[in-house]
Amino acid sequence: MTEPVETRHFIQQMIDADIERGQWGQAGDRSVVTTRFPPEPNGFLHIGHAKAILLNYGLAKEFGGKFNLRFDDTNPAKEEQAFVDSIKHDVQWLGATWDGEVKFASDYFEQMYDWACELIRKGLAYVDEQPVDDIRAQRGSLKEPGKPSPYRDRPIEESLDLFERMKNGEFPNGAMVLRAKIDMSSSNMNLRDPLMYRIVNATHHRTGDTWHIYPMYDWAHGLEDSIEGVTNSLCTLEFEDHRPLYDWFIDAINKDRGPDSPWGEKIHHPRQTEFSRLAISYTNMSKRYMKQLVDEGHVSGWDDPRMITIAGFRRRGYTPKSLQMLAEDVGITKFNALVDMGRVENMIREDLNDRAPRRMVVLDPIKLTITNWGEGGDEDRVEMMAIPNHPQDESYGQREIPFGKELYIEREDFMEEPPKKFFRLGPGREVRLRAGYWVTCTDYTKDSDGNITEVFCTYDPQTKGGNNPPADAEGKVRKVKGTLHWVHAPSAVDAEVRLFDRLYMVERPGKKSGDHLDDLNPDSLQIISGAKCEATIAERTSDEPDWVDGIRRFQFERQGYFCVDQDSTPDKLVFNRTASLRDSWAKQQ
RNA sequence: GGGGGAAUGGUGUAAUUGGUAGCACGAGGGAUUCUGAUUCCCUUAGUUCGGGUUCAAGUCCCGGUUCCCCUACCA
Repeated sequence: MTEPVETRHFIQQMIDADIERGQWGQAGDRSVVTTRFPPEPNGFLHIGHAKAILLNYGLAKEFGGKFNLRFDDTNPAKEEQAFVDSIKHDVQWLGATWDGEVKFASDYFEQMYDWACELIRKGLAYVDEQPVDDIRAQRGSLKEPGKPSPYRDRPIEESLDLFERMKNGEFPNGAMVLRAKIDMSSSNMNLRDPLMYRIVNATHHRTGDTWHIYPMYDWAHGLEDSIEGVTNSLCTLEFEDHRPLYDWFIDAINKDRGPDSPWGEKIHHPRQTEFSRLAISYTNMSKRYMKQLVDEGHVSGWDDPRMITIAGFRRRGYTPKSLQMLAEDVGITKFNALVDMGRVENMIREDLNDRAPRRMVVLDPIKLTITNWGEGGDEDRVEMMAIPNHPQDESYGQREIPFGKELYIEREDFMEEPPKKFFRLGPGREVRLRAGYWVTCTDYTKDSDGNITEVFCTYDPQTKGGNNPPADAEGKVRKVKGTLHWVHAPSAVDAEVRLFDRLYMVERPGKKSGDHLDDLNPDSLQIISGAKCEATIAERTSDEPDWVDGIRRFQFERQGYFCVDQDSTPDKLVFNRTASLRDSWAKQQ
């Protein structure tokens, strides 16, 4: 067999080449690599952001460089401190640690203002006093060139004066803007004299009322990167058209700069590279869609376990590791891929299968009574049964659970008239109760609606612990096809269990229907109030791992992976189903 | 009637930069199993199309097709 070779994606290869060539300094020095995650603090992070965070953090870590968390807080009208806090929390939870202090674009407003003045002085920017609509009309269209503003060639001193007064708050919103003087006939719309500053008379969450002008994204972003010494400014595909502008602004500042220049030395010029954003079937990454789901009450909030926000995944029980695995799995390319939601589910199954301690919980209980238990004596007898906490990992140890006359089993594990391939309980059939005894169904009762109310069985005392009975006279050992989970009724603890399904019924919500709300899955949430748990689950036990986020997670045997919800209290346990187990029986049906 | 990107099994990705198209997931089959889980084994199926260069093309050249993005005082 061939050795597994480490393959490097196109961004890694590009950085390798840059390092080798000495693009950022001394050739071979890997530690210069600096990346950043630049969220706008105007909402919650989603799984798509996780890909970007992990890419940037991963690169910095791999090369021994730096990773910055920088808030792009250039629009006071939309941004809030609360989002800053939630974003920091999410980034940390994902396992990405940023270098030094958290950074803010607003820390650089003064520097950006100075550079803007420099561009005006160099004749590369001007104040435009036209109303929005006029500017828009003059921009032209995709196929027609734009027309220059009448203010385009106004004297430098005039622009300088107006710009300063814009800054000082002398004008109302929309009165005028600062524009770069580039090319009104460019086939790239971004180059048709883009706006650099607009007037926004609003209170900023960090700078308060200091500023009355705020920089636009294209002007600000590259400068922020430059100031921080970012080498690789990574962003998504839709910014490819912006790269010429990103470069133009830095080049404009560097124009006529150099040793002995009155403007000063040249500033650092980062490299912008674009990769495709993450898209997942049966979801939508649109912030607008997500906000609508929350605002209109289709979900309980931004952290609803059905949401694809990082907070939603966390509450659902996903681990940081599972999201890291996903990011690794989908890779980095420029191809607009659609990742199957099934892959996301497989990642958390893979992680939790390795790590989650097992428990027995009956979600939809029916009573099972063992009629020959305590025959001729003690019907209340309880036997303690040892059961492994993890079948593949002995280090998890084992626990003892009670077994007695009255138990609960899963409603779907009994059928009155079972088909041949049904390996579970039915009249006259024998099954193993996991780590308990083998039982044979002798009778059952129904209510007037035909629902099974109770199942009666006899047990075989020779199968204690769930072990096979001894061989008969001919040396043959009796066999059972099915093993059921169960809970001892008298000691069972009640719990609420929330089962989640996909939020949307179609691969691309809103694509065909036109409205994503029409594609919502009406059965995406099912709340079970009377689940029966083995008593060991009520409080944390020593076999439970130390999850980095402190959230308790389990596999409920034969059911799936579950975590303790934040709504859970000692008096009322609440579990969320993170993912079901794969179920080849259900698939057969 | 403009500009910028991208196309490899069902899905997501590799291919030492011109030299055996590989990996993972899924799907199908089998083995093991005190979870119809896990684990293990086998099978399945691919270079967007048409030309060209070459001993040799996923890779280079020419032409076509399809998909995504771009006309916010948002980022």
